[in-house]
Amino acid sequence: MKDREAKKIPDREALPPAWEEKLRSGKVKVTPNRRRVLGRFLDADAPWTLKSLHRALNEGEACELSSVYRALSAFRTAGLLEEFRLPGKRETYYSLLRPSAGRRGQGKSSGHDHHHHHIVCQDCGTVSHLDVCVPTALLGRVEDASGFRVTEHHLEFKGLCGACR
Amino acid sequence: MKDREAKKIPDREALPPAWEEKLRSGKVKVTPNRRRVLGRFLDADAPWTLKSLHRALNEGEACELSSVYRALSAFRTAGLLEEFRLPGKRETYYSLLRPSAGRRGQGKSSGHDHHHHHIVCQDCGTVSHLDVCVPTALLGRVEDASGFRVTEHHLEFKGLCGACR
DNA sequence: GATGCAAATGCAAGCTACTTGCATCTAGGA
DNA sequence: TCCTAGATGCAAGTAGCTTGCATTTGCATC
Ligand SMILES: [Mn+2]
Ligand SMILES: [Mn+2]
Ligand SMILES: [Zn+2]
Ligand SMILES: [Zn+2]
Repeated sequence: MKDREAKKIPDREALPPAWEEKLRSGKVKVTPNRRRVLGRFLDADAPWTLKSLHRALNEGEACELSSVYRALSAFRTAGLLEEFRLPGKRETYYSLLRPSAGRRGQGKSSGHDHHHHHIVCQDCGTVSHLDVCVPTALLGRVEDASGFRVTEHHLEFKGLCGACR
Repeated sequence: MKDREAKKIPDREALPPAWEEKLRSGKVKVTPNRRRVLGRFLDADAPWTLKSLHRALNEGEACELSSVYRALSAFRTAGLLEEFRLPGKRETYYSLLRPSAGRRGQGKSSGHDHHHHHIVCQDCGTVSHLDVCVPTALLGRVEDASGFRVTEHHLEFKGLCGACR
């Protein structure tokens, strides 16, 4: 998809067709609000909170907090987002679940796909994405030790970023 | 101090000397409320939330929610507890940081020490403790990839327990 | 054993981060 | 174009802490 008219500006009024498709197949109607919400996740490859997203959106067009909230819930149900929480932080974070690294990045993919984890600076709060994941061997040990069938895991690191050391 | 009058009942009015010591050296005054709070962590080796702890305590003597809250904060500052949060749950969880496995368990140690992780049943909510931890090699990869110095991590698993499968 | 004060407690009020109800509007299939 | 399930704005409600303040208490000191 080396489409004509290369996108110079991340246009909030149009989403990559693959994502529109994902929304529709998840029974989620595509509206201007939702294009803006998803657009944010597509340009800024960072975790968002309800409030940070709302603030970011309202620097442009107005959009109600509760609508952002409902968009996030709908996207999560449709499997586009995952949520996580961090110790010491009150808010819920959301990050985009990218469709498992097609061999050719479309647009400004910043290098991680689908499931991944984060590290947060304990000083400045900067969040960085990590492509590392829990080794399969560890998952096996967890299942053996607990008798549970593991379906999901969440791993967060805390530390000092390059600037704050 | 192999004191006379061996403890037959886990008496909420007395704490193991090692723990009283930890409290005092952390500048935390030892009071009846705090003995009860810490006592709960000592008998039930499970994560507690502010509210679940408050409920459990008020089946015995009354104790204010805000006092439990402040006890938890003090204990955390003193390094006796760690807190964590789970995706999809609103409350903060606290679990005891046991002093790294002395060669002889005192009392009813249920088998894990200091830092560890948990798995939660997505059906019934049962929480199980895990002695597994993130491999050192993974920590190294995280530091290399992110440029952060890692100081802390949190790992939670979700799944189906033996009963719920 | 009495004293003094920093720290803990109870109680109430306040706050943040959602979460929901409802009347109105609209995306998108027929 | 029409119809209706679902989306939106607005406002009110709730959970889970969090803090202020007057009073009490642990405990170091005398
Ligand atoms: Mn990410
Ligand atoms: Mn535990
Ligand atoms: Zn930093
Ligand atoms: Zn279960």
